[in-house]
Amino acid sequence: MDRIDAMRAFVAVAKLGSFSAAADKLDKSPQLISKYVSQLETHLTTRLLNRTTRKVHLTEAGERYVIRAEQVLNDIDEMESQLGDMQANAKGLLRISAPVAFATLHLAPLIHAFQQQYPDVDIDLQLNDRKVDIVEEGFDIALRIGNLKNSSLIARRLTTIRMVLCAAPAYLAEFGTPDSLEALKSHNYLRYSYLEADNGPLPHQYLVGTTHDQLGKLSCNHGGLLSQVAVLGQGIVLQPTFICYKALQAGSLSVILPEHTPEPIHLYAVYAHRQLLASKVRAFIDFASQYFGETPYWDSVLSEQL
Amino acid sequence: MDRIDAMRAFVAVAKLGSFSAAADKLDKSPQLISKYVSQLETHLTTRLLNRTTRKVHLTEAGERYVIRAEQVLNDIDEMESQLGDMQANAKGLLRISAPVAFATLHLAPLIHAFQQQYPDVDIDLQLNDRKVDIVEEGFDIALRIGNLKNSSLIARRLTTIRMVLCAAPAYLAEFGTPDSLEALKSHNYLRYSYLEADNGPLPHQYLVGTTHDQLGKLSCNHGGLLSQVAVLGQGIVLQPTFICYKALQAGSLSVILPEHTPEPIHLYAVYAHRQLLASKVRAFIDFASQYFGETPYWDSVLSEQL
DNA sequence: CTAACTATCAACAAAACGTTGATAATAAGA
DNA sequence: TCTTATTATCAACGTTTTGTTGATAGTTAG
Repeated sequence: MDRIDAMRAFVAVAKLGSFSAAADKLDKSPQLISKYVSQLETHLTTRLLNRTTRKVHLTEAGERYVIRAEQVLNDIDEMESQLGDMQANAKGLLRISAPVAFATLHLAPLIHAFQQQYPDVDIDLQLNDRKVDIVEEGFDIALRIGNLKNSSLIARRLTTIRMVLCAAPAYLAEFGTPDSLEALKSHNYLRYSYLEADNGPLPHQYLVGTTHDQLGKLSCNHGGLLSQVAVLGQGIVLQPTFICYKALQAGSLSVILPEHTPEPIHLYAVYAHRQLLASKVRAFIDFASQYFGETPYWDSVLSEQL
Repeated sequence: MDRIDAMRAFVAVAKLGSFSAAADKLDKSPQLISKYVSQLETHLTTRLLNRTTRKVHLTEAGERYVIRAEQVLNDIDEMESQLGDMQANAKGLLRISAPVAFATLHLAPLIHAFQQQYPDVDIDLQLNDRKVDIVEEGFDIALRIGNLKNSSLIARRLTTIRMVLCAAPAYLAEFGTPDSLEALKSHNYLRYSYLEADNGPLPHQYLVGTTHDQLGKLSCNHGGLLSQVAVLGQGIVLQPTFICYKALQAGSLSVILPEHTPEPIHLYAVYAHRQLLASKVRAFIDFASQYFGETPYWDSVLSEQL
């Protein structure tokens, strides 16, 4: 027996004064209503209704019970409809984790556009380059770049991230433009320190540990700063285009060995489950997945170079 | 699915932070708890918990839901325990209907004794000689004398009611003591008007309509008054002993034709149902059924005369 | 006094329930 | 690092419960 249904049945009978009328109202057979009320009475070990075949009257116990029961049912209905609203109209707090570099460069417009379309969704955006545990730390969504280790999480691809090897024209003029992967070994590598030595894209493998006698060796965990140093002519940098696209467009950096450009990787929105997604989460993911497109704006001008 | 059980399961998981712990607490298998919560989520079409295999965290929706749900569950528990108390300890208002004559003569001590034993039971006693519809008019118990027409009601026998034919010794001295039913036809009958002509006990059938030249004819719907008139020597009266026992004991009335005393009838407590009886009702009926005994006090002195 | 309506019972097919065993993922300990 | 223990959940299955249908007794209205 579903006790809530039973209570609903009893309350209907009490208010309408008839099993049949209650059955009509609740779209059940009178027999079922009768059974429900009987079971409720058995459960409570208390008679709630005095019935003739023709009329129904509340017991003293029944009279007390209806009042409370109706209150409880109202509470439940209200509770559920409120939950339904929350589901239908995206609102509430959306907690997002994102990588620092990408977020500072390209996330602001997306967030702004999203919140204009969904003004009831508040956002708490945490920038982090470590791999957060979205369930443990209570995030609804984490944005991640790269190859995802397979887990129980669901990932939605948002756009393509292209890595390019590049250097300042002045640098290339002085030290020569490498024409093969092997040729890289005599060049100065401005290393992004989060890329490990033994994996990462192919050019990185060739460049790791190489240096040039005439130039200082630099590694840094901030791609933007490395790009700036590269523009100044200190070496070759391997960077996603979303970081160095302005320098490329301006000509202050040139792409090297475009034929060895690593396989593109992707930006993902990662979330914890596929079913029963809060609509604020679904809304954001849907919004984000069509915001950048397959070729994002920072790559559109460069496409012929890649 | 019992939604209340499901809510209970979810609240337990939310509070304990673990399905297994909740399962232990509720004495169910973890699988079942998992199923309950899933079903609840499906019903609400809302994710309530983010689960890792190791940890459980509340969704925003879940967080809102626990608070309300716990409130609702408390309400239900309180409501039911209150009803349980009412069931265990007899209390509340007991509505009783009783015949006027019997009640005025013999009910006061019973009521008083009952309410001393059950001080939490209030009583609304309605005296009526018409046949009340106990369900329709909201009575818990009706006291009735006589043969009950079979209905859906339950009757408990409380005591025996004896009818006697009697007259004042002075009357008998003047007009003769009848020695057969036939002999009654020349006597004056003080008729209780609720007894119909074509049924009722045998002596009544012989007496109906008979009268005596020298005496006025009287019918009345109040047995006590008829008895008083009989004591004054105006005729023969057919009365239950509970009305005329004092006159009989005092010798101011004498029993006539004791061999034709009608079959004893009974006093019943009538109520509407046998199962799930409110304890105030059960208590009263149990109390009343052993109060008078098979031979009530008004008959005990007369027993050798009957 | 019939006719219509009521609540409830009984029986049965269909659906749901709760159990058991298995699996994937994670955390803690060696 | 590898093993072990624990977690949530899935899948399958026998049992219980559910809701339906048809039948019955009591009651009211015309």
